[in-house]
Amino acid sequence: MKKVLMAMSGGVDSSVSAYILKKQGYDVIGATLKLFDKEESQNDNKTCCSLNDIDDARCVANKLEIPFYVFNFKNEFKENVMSKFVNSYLNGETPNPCIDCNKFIKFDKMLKRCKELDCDFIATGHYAVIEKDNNTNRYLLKKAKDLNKDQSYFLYSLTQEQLKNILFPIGNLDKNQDVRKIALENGFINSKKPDSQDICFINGGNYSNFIENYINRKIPCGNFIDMQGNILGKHSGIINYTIGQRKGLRLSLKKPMYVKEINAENNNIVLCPEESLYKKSFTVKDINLIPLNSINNSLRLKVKTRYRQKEQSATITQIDNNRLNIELDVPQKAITKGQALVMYDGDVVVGGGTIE
RNA sequence: UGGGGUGUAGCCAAGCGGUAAGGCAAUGGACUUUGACUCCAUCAUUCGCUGGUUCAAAUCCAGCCAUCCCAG
Repeated sequence: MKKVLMAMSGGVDSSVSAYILKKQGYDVIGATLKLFDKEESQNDNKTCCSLNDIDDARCVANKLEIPFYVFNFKNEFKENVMSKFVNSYLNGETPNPCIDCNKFIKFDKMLKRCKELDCDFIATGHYAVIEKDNNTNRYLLKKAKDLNKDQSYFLYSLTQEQLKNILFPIGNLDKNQDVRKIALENGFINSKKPDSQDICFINGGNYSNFIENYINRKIPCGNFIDMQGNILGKHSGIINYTIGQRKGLRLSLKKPMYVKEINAENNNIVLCPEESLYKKSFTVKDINLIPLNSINNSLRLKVKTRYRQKEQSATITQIDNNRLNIELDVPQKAITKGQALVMYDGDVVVGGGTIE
């Protein structure tokens, strides 16, 4: 019997995943990753590491009669996810910590733990599909069947080595039609728990407090300027803004203004009207390609520059081992440093990288 | 203390006798593993103040106040 280490956050998705694996005849071990301390977070149901969540996961594991562990990955999480998150903001970028968490924690540290426990696979409750391509003998990462919940965007960094050992049990299920239903039918404690959103380690969604506490100093205010360099007003610190942001600038001008550039060196934020926000070409770094090793000439693919963005046609060329050039057919708004670019060929995730 | 202009929501601003446009900002909500974008909703019983004319005034008249420009 194949052994699976199932990552259980305490939410519905991973609980149902565990149930499905068990039903499919796997020998399932449940585990919650302890990534940071959040014992006190009451009334916050959007987390994954509070005691409540661990209890929920344990409760479901008991019900399924599978062993349950809590793995302590606090140090690894801090080093690979939190500190990168903070540094990225301090550099005027907008990070996507979920991608780092997948890359460095769930599918790296936990995968190692899985080997140590003699498991054949690790599984998570992500909405995405892994398939083996028998022609090329490579594993493919594909979009979830429930396109509305598709999380393939966050998984573009997975390598062949990782994909080989991963199961996504609910990748072909619909969240509301199937997953919630299974949870209800089985009386899982979390069957009605809301979908998680926001960044898990930030309480109440307050980024700036988190960052200021983390580095233990205040982020200085600075100037909003226009594209000509005229001062338009004061901003409350560069970490409070992202490219393309309109709301919360507290500036009343003739037209709505958007954040065009965040300059960490001189602490200025450049604002512009909507029409100046578009960009046609840019580069990405730290790339990963899944169905191929490298791009020889150029590829015509669909890309997303933010989660939930509509896919856009683009021409991709490889610059070197680590970088790609992206040429969009139609200029797009708010291409943001630090965010992930993910490329698709139909349902197949071709790969991605970090926008620079 | 002579002349002229201006005073409408947090900001800008239309209205010039018939019962307060619009934009920006803000707020609430939807969406969301990005405090983004987007969408939807809300946002002056009142027009610097006080009187007057009128069936009716932000709109006309008078006085006052505030502010800006020019001239002393």
